[in-house]
Amino acid sequence: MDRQSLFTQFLESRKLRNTPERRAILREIVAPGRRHFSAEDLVARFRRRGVAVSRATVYRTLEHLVQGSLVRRLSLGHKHALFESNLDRRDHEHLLCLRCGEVSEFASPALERLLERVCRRKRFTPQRRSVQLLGICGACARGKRPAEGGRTARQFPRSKTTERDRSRGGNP
Amino acid sequence: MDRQSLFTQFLESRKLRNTPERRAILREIVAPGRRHFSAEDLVARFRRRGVAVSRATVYRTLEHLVQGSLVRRLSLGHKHALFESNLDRRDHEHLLCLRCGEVSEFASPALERLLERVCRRKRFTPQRRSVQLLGICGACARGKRPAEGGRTARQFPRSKTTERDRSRGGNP
DNA sequence: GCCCAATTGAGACTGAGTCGCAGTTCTGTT
DNA sequence: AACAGAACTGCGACTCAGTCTCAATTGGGC
Repeated sequence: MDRQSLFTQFLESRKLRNTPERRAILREIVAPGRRHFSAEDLVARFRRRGVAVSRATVYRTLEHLVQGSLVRRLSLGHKHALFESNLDRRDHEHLLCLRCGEVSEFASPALERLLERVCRRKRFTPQRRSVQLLGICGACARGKRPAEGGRTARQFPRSKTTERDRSRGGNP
Repeated sequence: MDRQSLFTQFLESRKLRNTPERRAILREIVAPGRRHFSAEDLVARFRRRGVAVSRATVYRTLEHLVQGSLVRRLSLGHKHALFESNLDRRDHEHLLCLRCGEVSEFASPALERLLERVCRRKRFTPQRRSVQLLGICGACARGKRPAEGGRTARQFPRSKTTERDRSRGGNP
């Protein structure tokens, strides 16, 4: 099924109306070359092009799409949320470069199985998962990239606190 | 090494001063029975007890501690950040119940190895990782828990969008 | 004890995200 | 086609975590 009809079906199934604003938002979301975007990105893009879709509507529609899992909400780092289309996508996780801000992806069936096993053992019913690695991407490590103010934190110099110092976990 | 001296050493190594405010914050952080807390939790707690530590100082100190990996910053769901002490802790990941908000933990060496392999393959140098599962905990599933307004999103009724509907990934 | 860089608190500010509401547009009646 | 009611939109006010500025204070090396 193509995106259009998936979208239409989704709206119908929820008794949501197929308005021009919502269509404009869908169009933006599936536009090529914008894998990960923030709500404000969309707002700004509409504003810039004089398209009449208000902030409130952007947020409300994204929320709908997330609930219907047509869109995923990512929380990489600790600034605003990012979104990505989940239409015609398979499960995947994210790598975020702390230097250049690039987000790349990987998929791992082994990881899925492993996490499923954990859930079963803990009697936990998973609905969504969020797996991301934060670090330095290959290009940056080789000095091939101009460090353009990553999306999230600057890099953290490590304390010399002995034992706990090997490149350790630590959430974003 | 005990927490106190770890803390002291950390401050010295960064040329940070050992002030009463910072000591008070450390004391709160390692106090028993507060595994996961927000910055505002701390602020409120100090305020309530008439302890003179300002918002700004709480935020600034937490940032230092995170940088020194004495504290981990978690971003579960899409509200404010949570923190947890990383003193005397081993690597672990989080399960967040969307109904009652409870956060539980699990550790998995297999997961670590798997993610290391991914990084090697992608030439990515990991610094931190963030792995969490969002769903319904055992107690809630069995109706043993009063659903006290979870920390993050409400539950999402799924659309009937066929194929994409099995309890799928989708980040928070 | 002196000195000054590091630190603090108060409060203004920022920016993402939410909400209430009045006006608009659909959709399904009759 | 007129009506009613529900869904929707935009505006702007609001919230709330987190940041910043700046003047006053203080830890700690001398």
